[in-house]
Amino acid sequence: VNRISDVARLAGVSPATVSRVLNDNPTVSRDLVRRVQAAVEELDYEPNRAARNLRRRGSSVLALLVSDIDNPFFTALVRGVEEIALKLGFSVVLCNTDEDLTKESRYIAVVLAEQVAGVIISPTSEHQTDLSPLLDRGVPVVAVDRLTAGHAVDTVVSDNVEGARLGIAHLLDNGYRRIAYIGGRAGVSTSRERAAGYRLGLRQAGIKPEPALVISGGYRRDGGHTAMLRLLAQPRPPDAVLVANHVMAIGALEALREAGRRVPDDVGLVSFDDPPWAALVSPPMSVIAQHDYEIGRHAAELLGLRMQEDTRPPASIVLKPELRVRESSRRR
Amino acid sequence: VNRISDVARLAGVSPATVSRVLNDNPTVSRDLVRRVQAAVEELDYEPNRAARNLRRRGSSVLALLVSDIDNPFFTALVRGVEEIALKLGFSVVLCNTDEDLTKESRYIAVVLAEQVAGVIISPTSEHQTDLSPLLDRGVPVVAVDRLTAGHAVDTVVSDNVEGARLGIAHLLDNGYRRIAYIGGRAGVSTSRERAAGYRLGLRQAGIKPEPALVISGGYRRDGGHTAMLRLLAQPRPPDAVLVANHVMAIGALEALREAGRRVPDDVGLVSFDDPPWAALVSPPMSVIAQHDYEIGRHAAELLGLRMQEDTRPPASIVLKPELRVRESSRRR
DNA sequence: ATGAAAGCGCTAACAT
DNA sequence: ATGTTAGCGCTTTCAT
Repeated sequence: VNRISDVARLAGVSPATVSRVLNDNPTVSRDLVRRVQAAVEELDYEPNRAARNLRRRGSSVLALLVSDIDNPFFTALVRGVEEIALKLGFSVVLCNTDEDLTKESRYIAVVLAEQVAGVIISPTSEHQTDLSPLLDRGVPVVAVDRLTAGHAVDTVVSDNVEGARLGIAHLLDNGYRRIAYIGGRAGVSTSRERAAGYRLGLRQAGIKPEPALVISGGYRRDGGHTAMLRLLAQPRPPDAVLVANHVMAIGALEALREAGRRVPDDVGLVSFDDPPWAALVSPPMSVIAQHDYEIGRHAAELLGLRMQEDTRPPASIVLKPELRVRESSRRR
Repeated sequence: VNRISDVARLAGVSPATVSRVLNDNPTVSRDLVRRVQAAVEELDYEPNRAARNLRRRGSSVLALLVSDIDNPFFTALVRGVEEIALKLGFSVVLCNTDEDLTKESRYIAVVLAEQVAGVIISPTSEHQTDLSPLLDRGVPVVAVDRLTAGHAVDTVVSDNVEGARLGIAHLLDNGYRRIAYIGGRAGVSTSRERAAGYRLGLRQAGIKPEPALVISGGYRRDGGHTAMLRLLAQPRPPDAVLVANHVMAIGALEALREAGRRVPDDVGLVSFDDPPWAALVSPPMSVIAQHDYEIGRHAAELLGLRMQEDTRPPASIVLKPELRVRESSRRR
């Protein structure tokens, strides 16, 4: 493997000059630039990042810590981040925290030690996720999809209250009256906010929310399945349900099918997220779609801005979700 | 930020001793080990990876280059890799090559420069993907899901020929006769092999494969959509179709719906992959499931073995896929 | 505009 | 068993 000194020797210059050329330092004469570039080409030279990172105390890699790699919402977000990051000259590495605080803190330590240039994270927990190792060392951080309490960081999220409210209003419009809510993991802001929007939507229609109709599915498929089953087993089961993400919606739909309840006639359903197959399930699923790709783009842009100017006040971008009505919520 | 010398001073030892403790070198006395550990704790010391990597010429990070982050097949594979890698003491970073040779070679350069300990990759192209930058520098590489020509690397793949043959035999059993194949990207081994299995299945039943019934969908959703539409527009349209991955199956199903063809009565369908929603679409989709999670586990294990002993002959693990019959392929 | 030299923080060879 | 020392490959003063 060639080193910078090999390039320097071949080009007949000092290592310092090679370094300058490599880093677009304008003080090098046109002639030497050419000679160095030729030598780099010739030797197929690639700078050693470890050495560069050690010297510069930083890399050109962004870390993206997502809480569920299986969720198309997050993978779309990844693409948004990538698009902008690559333009800004960064590579993106992905770490799957898997809704697990331990894994999350492990990855935070890893990316810190790897000296990534910045971190975009969907925190596993609103209150327990600890970003301070990052923030204390001045690593730029942007929170996406979910809020994190007690840390003043840039954030890009959906308006979850409004999203849920929209879903409830729509269900109400279609004649459903006993509407349940299958929530996500406790301690995650999206779950809390969507629950708030659920209650708001009901109250706006003069309906008193019933605690028995609110149940958690932990953002997991079998959680959604169990939750739906328990809902149906109640003395006065709901005639509709709002589901906090599409992974649980799969479980809920399975439960409904097993229980022999027909959607949308017996039970109406609206879920958050708009996965590719939403229109293909039977019946086509009505959803509250979030601007996943855009969230990723905004996050990368905010990160870029913060890297340039770390004193700017934390920005908070909130995107409006969008109701997409299909069949699962329409009574005939 | 603390350095190793800070820890050394606090513990009253030399930096070398701290380094030994940190790296579980057994030659340190029990007493000093304790003092060093206390100092590390006290200072919340975390070694600088760039410095360590520079010195050691290597890191403890594995890179996983996947060709489509949106595909649940790959995300399940990621989890398998993670499980084993974490046990072996490695962190896993993910890079999304997005079926794009340029992105792929860029990421190869990046992970090389970052001196990752090993690479697991689903190559974007059987013949064009160039692993030699990695192999030339002795970086252990394992190919997953897809083969790569001209490089002697460990591989973990499904038996795609057998998978496709299974699907065709099943379709034939159910009375379908004109069976089409929607293939993936040209130049990808899975696509080629599945096509071979398709032809094999037909020939075994004494049916001559018709080139007009084989069409590529590029492994993309709209590719599957267009391909299905073109198939249906033929003078003698197929009565069944084998789709090479589930992403295209979504598109194909959409096309079928738009064209007013009923599945499975008018057209039977079997797709590769078994995404979470396969049983929920209408009709529930028959699939050829691959052992995604297992493929990931095996890949990480092979990588671990190769890191220990780089002269071992390249292993090639082939997993049998599994036919899961649901409704989309059963004529009533 | 260019080069010489120092040093980032760690580990491994060598010395004791 | 522990410490001393050199050096990984790069960037960046500082001097010219």
